[in-house]
Amino acid sequence: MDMVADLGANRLYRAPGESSHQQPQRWFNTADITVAHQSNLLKQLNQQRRQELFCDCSVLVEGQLFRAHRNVLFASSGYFRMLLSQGPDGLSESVNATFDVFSPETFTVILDFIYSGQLDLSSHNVIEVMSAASYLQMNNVINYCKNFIKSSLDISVKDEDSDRCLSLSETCSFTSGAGEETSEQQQQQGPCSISPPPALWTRDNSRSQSGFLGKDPNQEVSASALTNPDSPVNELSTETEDLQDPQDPLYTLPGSERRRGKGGTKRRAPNSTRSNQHEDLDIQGARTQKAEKAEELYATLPPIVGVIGHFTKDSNPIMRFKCPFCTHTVKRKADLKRHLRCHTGERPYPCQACNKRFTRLEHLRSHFETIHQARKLVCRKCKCQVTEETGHVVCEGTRRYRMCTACIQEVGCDNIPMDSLDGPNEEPALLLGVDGEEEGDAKRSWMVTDDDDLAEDSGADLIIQQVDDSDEELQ
DNA sequence: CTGGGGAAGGGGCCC
DNA sequence: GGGGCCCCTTCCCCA
Repeated sequence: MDMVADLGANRLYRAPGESSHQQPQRWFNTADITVAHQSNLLKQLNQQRRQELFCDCSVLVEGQLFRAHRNVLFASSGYFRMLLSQGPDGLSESVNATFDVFSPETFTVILDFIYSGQLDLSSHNVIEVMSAASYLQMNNVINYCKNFIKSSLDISVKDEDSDRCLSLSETCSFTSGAGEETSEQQQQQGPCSISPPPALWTRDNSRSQSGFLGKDPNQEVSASALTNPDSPVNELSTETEDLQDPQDPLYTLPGSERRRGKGGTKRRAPNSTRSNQHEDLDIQGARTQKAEKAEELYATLPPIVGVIGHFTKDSNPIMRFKCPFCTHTVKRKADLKRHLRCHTGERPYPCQACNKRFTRLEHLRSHFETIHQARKLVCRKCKCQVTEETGHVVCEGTRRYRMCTACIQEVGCDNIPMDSLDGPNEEPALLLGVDGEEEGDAKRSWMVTDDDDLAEDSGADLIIQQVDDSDEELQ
């Protein structure tokens, strides 16, 4: 045999009929052969699907019937893999699947991708395609969607002024190898490493908006959620952090890359230079655009996908709501809305004292009481319990904490830089310049007060203000 | 290097 | 649906 099908290696083989001692007349590059063969095979399968030849699987999406090949679906989707391998019908009979959790238009995009490697994404459908891909456990599609979003954000921020960007409103299509990649490929690919090369993007403004928009968020579903722990989707729970800019104070990195604590908050030098001001403007501009993009994401977010988590003893299904960005499900829509903030980076609750932002009001309140109001009745130095009478409040910048009388005497008031004590009647937020706490810090790094109830006497009340980022940053 | 503590973030669930 | 509480985990700082 002169030719060996070694599809994985890029090798040269003689054409059939040529002996080894003959001068080769033609050489074949197997990489080219492989690509051509795969392309041809895919075209054939796609033709068969369109002609409904050998289709042994019916997929009903909101009443619209799609015919496909079971083996192709099996190879492309973790969901179908599980469905087809666990189905009661076995492998000999045709299989039906019904979906109401995404639209026929969305499934068309998915199915076209499966059979052609072309993923038609637009700003209108990317979220719902990603949601559907998450449901169908198609890791590669999820990655493409995330990169589409990421690229759109990056391009828009960088190039908006020069109008060279590919607008989000335009439709793009990714070209990819068909089918699901291996896990190894996916790891190599990673959400950051497969930014779609712009050259591969083709504009197609003809595609209409599709999908979830306008659908009933409380719609029932007929397909149960698959909670396969081995599902590749489960590996993606934190990957949407790609949507966030690590340099952006508005955004935090979910999971392990979160910035927390004192060391995590970037502090500006007291003397802000002109270049710093320029940087501030740049950061604010980027922050504004990020916030706008988050708003855009919210605007295009599909109604929450309901899935059936499990059944009660009475065999009543318990509906859960699935996050379109990860595999997390919650019982209540409100909880999902709260959860979504960890993906969008939205932090609507700024601390008036230190400008730090929080995703939840209770976190802001807790932060404010702990950091700025010295509500903890514990001596910071010796950790002993103090009362409001014995616990003197020490102010360090906008930070306030309590020390017991003994520790105050031990340290000595002389060693604590005393301020003019006109501060207690000012609330921390008022001590600050617009740029943050450092101005206040420089002026009054330490203060000791005998206020027993700082909240009342100092006026350090928590002012809850929900800030519209875009408006705030433009000021 | 390690363990403890503080602060922050997130989920579940009750009101 | 929002607010709030409780609990747990994670991260960072510091001794």
